[in-house]
Amino acid sequence: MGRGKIVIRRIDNSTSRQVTFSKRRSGLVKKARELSILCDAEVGLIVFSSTSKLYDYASSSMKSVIDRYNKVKEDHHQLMNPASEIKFWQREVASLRQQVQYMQECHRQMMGQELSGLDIKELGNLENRLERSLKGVRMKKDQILIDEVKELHQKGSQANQENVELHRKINLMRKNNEELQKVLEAKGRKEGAATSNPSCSMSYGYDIFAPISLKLSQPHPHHSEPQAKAMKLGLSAT
Amino acid sequence: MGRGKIVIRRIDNSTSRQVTFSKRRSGLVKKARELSILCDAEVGLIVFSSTSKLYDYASSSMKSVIDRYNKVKEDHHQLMNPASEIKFWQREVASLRQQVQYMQECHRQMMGQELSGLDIKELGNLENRLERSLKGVRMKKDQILIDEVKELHQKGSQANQENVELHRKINLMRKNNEELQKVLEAKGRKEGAATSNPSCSMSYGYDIFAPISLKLSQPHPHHSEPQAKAMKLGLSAT
DNA sequence: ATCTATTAATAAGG
DNA sequence: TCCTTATTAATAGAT
Repeated sequence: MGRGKIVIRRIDNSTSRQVTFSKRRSGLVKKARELSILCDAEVGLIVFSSTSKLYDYASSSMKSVIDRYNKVKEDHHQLMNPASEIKFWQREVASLRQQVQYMQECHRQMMGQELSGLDIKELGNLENRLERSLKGVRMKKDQILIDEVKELHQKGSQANQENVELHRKINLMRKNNEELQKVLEAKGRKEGAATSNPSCSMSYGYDIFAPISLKLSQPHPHHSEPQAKAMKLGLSAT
Repeated sequence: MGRGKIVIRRIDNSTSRQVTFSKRRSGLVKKARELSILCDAEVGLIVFSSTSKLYDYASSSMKSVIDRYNKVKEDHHQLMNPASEIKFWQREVASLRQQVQYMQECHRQMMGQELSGLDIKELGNLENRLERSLKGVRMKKDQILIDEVKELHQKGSQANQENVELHRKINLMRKNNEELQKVLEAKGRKEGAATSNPSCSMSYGYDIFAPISLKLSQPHPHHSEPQAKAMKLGLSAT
């Protein structure tokens, strides 16, 4: 329908393409409108140009057309239509908001704020709940401290045991050393005092006869403050 | 473009209308397709027949076209498209659910449950908060009781005052009565003892000389229990 | 934009 | 729905 026949394929010339787009787009919209009027149909047309510009036509309104379209599609696929899905999530939100509000009120009351609107009975209940909570919290706290003390005791006794073991070993070594020295001295006396013989015991670099201080490894390197507290408390483990 | 020119208005003849619908619809779809191919455009076409049958064409996919359409409209008019509106409400729900979960955890901790996962420092904080709460609750409770006692004292003294007033009136009436009786007796002695004269004082129906018991009106007819408690507490109102 | 030769769409009818 | 065809409408290409 023009000066020449054309094949339906992308128009390479950008200007021609734009011109054709403009003409055919308006023709399409015109035909869409005619269809809707002539045949009592609801028509929606959406066109994006290659430059992403939007053109649309709807015999009623695009929202109506799209909603109707989605409704039909949804009926086919047992899917919720967006409107009712939105409603669903809105109800969910309303319900959660109510819950949050209630919880906030409850929380504030537990925090001892906004106590107006409560009668003595309710305040008594709250007091009891808080007392029970406090009791629970203190029990838990004590339990943690007790456990920690227990652990410390365990580590302490373990370290002590190690210490005893080490002492024993050191004593053995000392005796061994003494005997070796005696042997050496005897040998030296036999071979004469030509070569100097520094005592092997000196090579240790520290006094093995000094009392060994008990050093417990820290049970938890992190958050040392509670540890400190635990050390000060005279709680007996078990 | 047919055997005759037509005016664009609803075709009354149902059969003609359906025939025209069919022809023009396919023509419209053809032109829509041509436009999309020739001009590299994204085209979506939705048509509902007068009998509500859906016909559609989309150069890509209808979802893509509608989403793109909604995106543009939303950007232009700050209006949400159904899909993103659903997403919005879903995000809202997710956020609220998270809040609820956090609050539930917090609440359970305040209730002294699920205390595992808290270290001593945190437990100490919780303990302090609960103590403060408890203090607040108790203060509020005491305040209510104090206020109630105050009110009761007020009502009591008011009743007492009324009582005194009533006593005074009764005394006055008694004196009045006695005087009347005296007058009557004098009159009787003068006129002779022919007619019987029952004492007017008897018509009262109760002994006006008996001590009057103090009866305070109940300050609050509802929830009498706190009242009972309040009465037992020896709190002085200011 | 406007023109217009030409093709495409389609109304009416079967 | 399809075919036919007269006729109108759309539009390609040029201006």
